[in-house]
Amino acid sequence: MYKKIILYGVVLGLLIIGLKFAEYRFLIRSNSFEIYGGLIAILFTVVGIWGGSKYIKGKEVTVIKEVMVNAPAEFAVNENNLKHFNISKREHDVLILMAQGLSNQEVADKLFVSLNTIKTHSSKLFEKLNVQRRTQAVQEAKKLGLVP
Amino acid sequence: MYKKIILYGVVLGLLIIGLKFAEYRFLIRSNSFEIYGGLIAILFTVVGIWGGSKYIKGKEVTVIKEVMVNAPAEFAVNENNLKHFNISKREHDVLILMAQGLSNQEVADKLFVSLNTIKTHSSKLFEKLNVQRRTQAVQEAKKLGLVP
DNA sequence: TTTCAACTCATACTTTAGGATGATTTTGGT
DNA sequence: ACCAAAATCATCCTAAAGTATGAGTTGAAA
Repeated sequence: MYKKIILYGVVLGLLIIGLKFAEYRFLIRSNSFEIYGGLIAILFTVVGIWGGSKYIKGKEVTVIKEVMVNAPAEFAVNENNLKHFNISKREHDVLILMAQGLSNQEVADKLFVSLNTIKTHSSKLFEKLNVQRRTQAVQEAKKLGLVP
Repeated sequence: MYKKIILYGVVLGLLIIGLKFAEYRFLIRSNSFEIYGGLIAILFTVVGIWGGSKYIKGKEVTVIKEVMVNAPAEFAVNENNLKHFNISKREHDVLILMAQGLSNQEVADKLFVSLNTIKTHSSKLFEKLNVQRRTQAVQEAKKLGLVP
């Protein structure tokens, strides 16, 4: 870590020396500020991107590790899993009805909202449960104890 | 996207105006190059980090998450119900894959037949099980012990 | 008060599912 | 060998489902 800081400083110093040297040799003095300013801006934008990119963490890849438990005789929603998968109350409502085999339209009617709303909810559910289809969502939901 | 680019440009423009303004008001001209150079360097390092972080993805970070799932009970096909509902062997194959959340196309691929064939099978299944949708069919099939 | 997530709904579009119908080919049993 | 059921596939069409995007509302937390 210290090495990097020192290296950084040294590089900057050399750079300034280089610029100063160039100033007296190659460039028209009257325009130097604009030119140097621009160069420095570009240079340090790149430096920033380069330096910053090392400390930026990428997308988190969540690996779900399943732990088998015995399903209880009577059903109780697994609140933990609801939280784990960040499923909202309304999404859960939709999930329950979906698991009963209802179509989106039927779910919409039961919940007194529009078909579009249900589509939105179910799309988000599929994302959160990491599935593509409602049949898979229902499967997953049952396994996770989110629905009876 | 365009908004961001425009915003970026506007901010840079204002910045340059600000620096020029400051140049004639507050700072000693003789030292201006070093001061401005340093300021610009710092500023654009930050800009680089900030701007770059939005478009540069870091190494993926793997997060392991444990979730509790219901252990599947051991399963045996209820042959009686298969006969009762007059479900053929092939239809049963389709039903099983359907219950695993596969799409018709995926079922077709697994069974090495065409999509149309699967559609025919599933249509007949829905008739025989007296349901309208595949989600209902899966529900019913599980209840009847036709699939795990 | 600002901010933010959840909820709602819309439009426009693509993809699957499902229904109706008819045709050909296997295949198991008499 | 023959028949009936099962299995295969096609075409045409409609209905649901699903994706993507934007946007207005609201309630609760900072």
